[in-house]
Amino acid sequence: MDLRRLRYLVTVADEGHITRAAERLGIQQPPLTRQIRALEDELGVVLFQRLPRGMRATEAGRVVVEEARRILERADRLPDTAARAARGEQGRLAIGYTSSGAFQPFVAQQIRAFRTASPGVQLALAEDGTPELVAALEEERLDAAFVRSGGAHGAGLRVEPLLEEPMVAALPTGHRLAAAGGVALAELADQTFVFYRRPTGPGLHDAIVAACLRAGFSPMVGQEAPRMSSTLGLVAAGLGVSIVPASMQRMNVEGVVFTPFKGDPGLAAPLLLVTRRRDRSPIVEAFRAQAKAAATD
Amino acid sequence: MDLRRLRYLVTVADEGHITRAAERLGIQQPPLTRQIRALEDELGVVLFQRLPRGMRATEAGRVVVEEARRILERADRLPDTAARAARGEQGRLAIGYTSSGAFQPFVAQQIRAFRTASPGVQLALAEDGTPELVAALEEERLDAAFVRSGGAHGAGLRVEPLLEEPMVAALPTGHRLAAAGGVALAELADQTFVFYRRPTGPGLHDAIVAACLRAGFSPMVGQEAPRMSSTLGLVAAGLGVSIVPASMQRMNVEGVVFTPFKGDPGLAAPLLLVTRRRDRSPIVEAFRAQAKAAATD
DNA sequence: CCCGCCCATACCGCGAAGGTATGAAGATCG
DNA sequence: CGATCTTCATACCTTCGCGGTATGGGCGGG
Repeated sequence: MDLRRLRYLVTVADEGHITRAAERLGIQQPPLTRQIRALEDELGVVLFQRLPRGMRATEAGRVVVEEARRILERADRLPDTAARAARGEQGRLAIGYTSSGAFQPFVAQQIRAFRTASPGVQLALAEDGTPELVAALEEERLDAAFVRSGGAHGAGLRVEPLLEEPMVAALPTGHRLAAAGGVALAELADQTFVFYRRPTGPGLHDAIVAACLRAGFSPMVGQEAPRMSSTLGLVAAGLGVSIVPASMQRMNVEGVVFTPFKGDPGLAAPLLLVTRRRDRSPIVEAFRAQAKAAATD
Repeated sequence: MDLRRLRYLVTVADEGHITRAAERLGIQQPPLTRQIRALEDELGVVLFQRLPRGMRATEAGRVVVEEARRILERADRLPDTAARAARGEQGRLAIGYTSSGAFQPFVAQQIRAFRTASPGVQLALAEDGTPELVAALEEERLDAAFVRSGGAHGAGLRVEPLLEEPMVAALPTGHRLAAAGGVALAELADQTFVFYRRPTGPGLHDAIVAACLRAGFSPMVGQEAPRMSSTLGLVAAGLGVSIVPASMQRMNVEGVVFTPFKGDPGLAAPLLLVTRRRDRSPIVEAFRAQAKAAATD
């Protein structure tokens, strides 16, 4: 099968004459005759009735011509399709985020903004833990991920801080320290802590422990939860207190109150964007550029 | 644009290696390298990243590969599409019928049967007068037509009788002759007749007049209607009586009763199938064969 | 009945695609 | 750290197929 032959076919069908079609195609009549015959042989079907005064497409011929038109149209659009894809206007982008990222308004905002800016790009979203996201990026199941801590990763990944948000204390409703306008980190020294599982490598968990040590105490860790969102459930159940990024306040968990810190606890939750360093995809580039621009506003 | 190159493209994308792709394609590696480069030049877009250990499709490359797959799939199906079209399993068939044909159960039955037998064929239906149908056939706006009389037509058309059905008298309700189990043609001698317009050439109209003459009278023609269905409206209004094919009884017009003829009035309404003699379309052939087979049952 | 139109066939030349040989660049391993 | 291997790129040659020219054949029109 050859596109040239299909092009010849539709021209002959349009003109109804091999001679005139050849003229329009800028070739001579005999080669065109042979190409049409070759096509008929290849398909095993008679496409034209040879009349003494021209050519008439048979019923099968008409069907094939219509199909050929559709194929040619797509093929002719291919350079344009390619150019649009190269400009990042179409394709696929797989974005991951941690459960804590899912509550960050910035994350949802970036995804929504990208969807409207590049409607030709198909988005795939995934929520998972930081180690899983990093692994997915390395295996190219994801193209970009929002995480809260770098995690352990090879040199193939690029980690860029987007923004930092303050952290707040999460206390059970009616807790002694919940009443005032705020709480100092040192006041939590005698509290049992509930934490999300320490991800592989340095993360929020370590930053909190470090801040506590600077405040003069070593936190008592009671329970651990697999993800930040379930941590709040344990707090609500009264198993202890926790420290979470301010954006987690958006999650209204019955039985949990959030309290800002008085003074500077030396604690901030970063939001990081992770991509593959080698990835030259214009779509990923566009997404990175958009997110970094929005973060510096 | 060349389908061969698209085929090479998707193979390279699938394998991730030019060398292995060349092996699978049964060619050597250098020509394949050149073809891929040529395709990139033609599209003006880099489709693959050259890694020291193989080729990786860029984002644009992935988009182009997917589009190429779609194009190739259609092109590869073309021989099968052509074969199916040649067997008359797909295409288009335009069928016309006269207003009287619209009430013939045989006509609707054939159209329905063909639609289920050849679901790939798109049907176009048209109701019109015999002369218009004949003209449409000659100008190839129609492929087949059901008519009641041959009409005037060139030698290019083939007219085949399918079946003959008896004719019945159509009388206003409460008419003197409507009571008995039947009426003899001669009994209508003193009645005023309502007829549909005489089509160009010999038709039902002439057959009826001839039968009346054989029965010993010349019918008095009062009003004429443009189509057979409107004739019945005039009968209902009491403007006269008419003679119509038996299948017209299916049209329940308020104020009209139908009565069979006693004895043999020498009247029968033929149903004819008209096609183009030169038409070699397998679809039309299939339809003709089906209709003729059904008619001889 | 001859002429003209249009499709089919025969033969030739050229260009593009494939093959062979070889180079260059980077990963792998001792 | 250097030898080797892997893989893509380049150079040159060969071949096949497409298009061109010349010509035949069939059917309709004057």
